[in-house]
Amino acid sequence: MVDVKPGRPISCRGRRTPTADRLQVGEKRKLTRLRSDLLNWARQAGRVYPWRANAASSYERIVVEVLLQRTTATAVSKFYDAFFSRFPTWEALALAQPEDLATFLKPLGLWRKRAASLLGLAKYAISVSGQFPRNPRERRKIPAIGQYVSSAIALFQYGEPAPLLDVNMSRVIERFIHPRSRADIRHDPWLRDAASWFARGPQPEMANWAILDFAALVCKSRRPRCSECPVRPRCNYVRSK
DNA sequence: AAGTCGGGGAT
DNA sequence: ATCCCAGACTT
Repeated sequence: MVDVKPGRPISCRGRRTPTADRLQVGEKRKLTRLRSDLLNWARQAGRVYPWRANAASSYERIVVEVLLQRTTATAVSKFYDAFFSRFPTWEALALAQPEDLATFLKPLGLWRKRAASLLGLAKYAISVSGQFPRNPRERRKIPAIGQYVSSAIALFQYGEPAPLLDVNMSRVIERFIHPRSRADIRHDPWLRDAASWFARGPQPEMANWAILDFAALVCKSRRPRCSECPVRPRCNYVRSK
C-alpha cells in the first residue's frame, strides 16, 4: 500500500476524461488476446457464407459488403446465388439494366440506393480494370465508398489488415474494454485504433469475420449470451453487470 | 448531429 | 408493435 497521492501520474494531469483517447499498451494486449480467442472460437462456431469461400472473388466480396449494409447476412445469403449468376463480374454488373438490378434488390430494401451504388461502383471498376485506388483518400472520393467499404476494399482486394468497423464490431470492443467517447464510430480515434489493432496480424479476413460472427451470435446488442461467452473472464461488460 | 433510405426477420 | 440489421449521404 502506498500513502502518497493514489491518483494518476503527474504526466496525466489535465486530462478531461478518465479514459485516454489513445490506445494504451494494456488495451493492445487485451485486443491481441481477444483476437486469438475469437479466431479459435470461430473455427468451430463461425458462420459459413458463400462470399467467404476461397473461390469467391474480390468482386463478390466487395459487392456483398454493399449488399450487407443495414441488412442481415442471412438475407444476403439467400440472395447470393441468383444475384451472382446473373451478375458474375464487374463487367456484367456495369451493363445491367437499372430496372433489372432494381428487381433483384427490392427484397433487400434500400434498393434505389443500392442499385445506384452498385452501378456506379461497377462502371468505375471496369474503367480501371477492376482495381480500386490503393490510396484510401482516393478511394473515398468515389461515390458509395465510405469508411467501411473503403476498409473492405483494403482488406479483400489488397490484403491489408483493415478492420470492418461497424456497429457490431464496435459493440464488442466497447463492451470488452470500455465505451467510445465520440458519438460517431467513424470519428472516435480510440475506437478506430482499437479496431485496427484487432485486425492486424495473420489472417486479417478471418479475424474480421470472427468478431462479426461473435457479435451476431454471442455479443448481441440485445440479450447478449454472456453465460456462453468464451472471453467472459476478461470482459469488462460482464464485470460491470 | 440528425434525418433518410427500406424490406424482412427476431423478439 | 418495435427493434435491429457487415452504411452512406444530405442537410
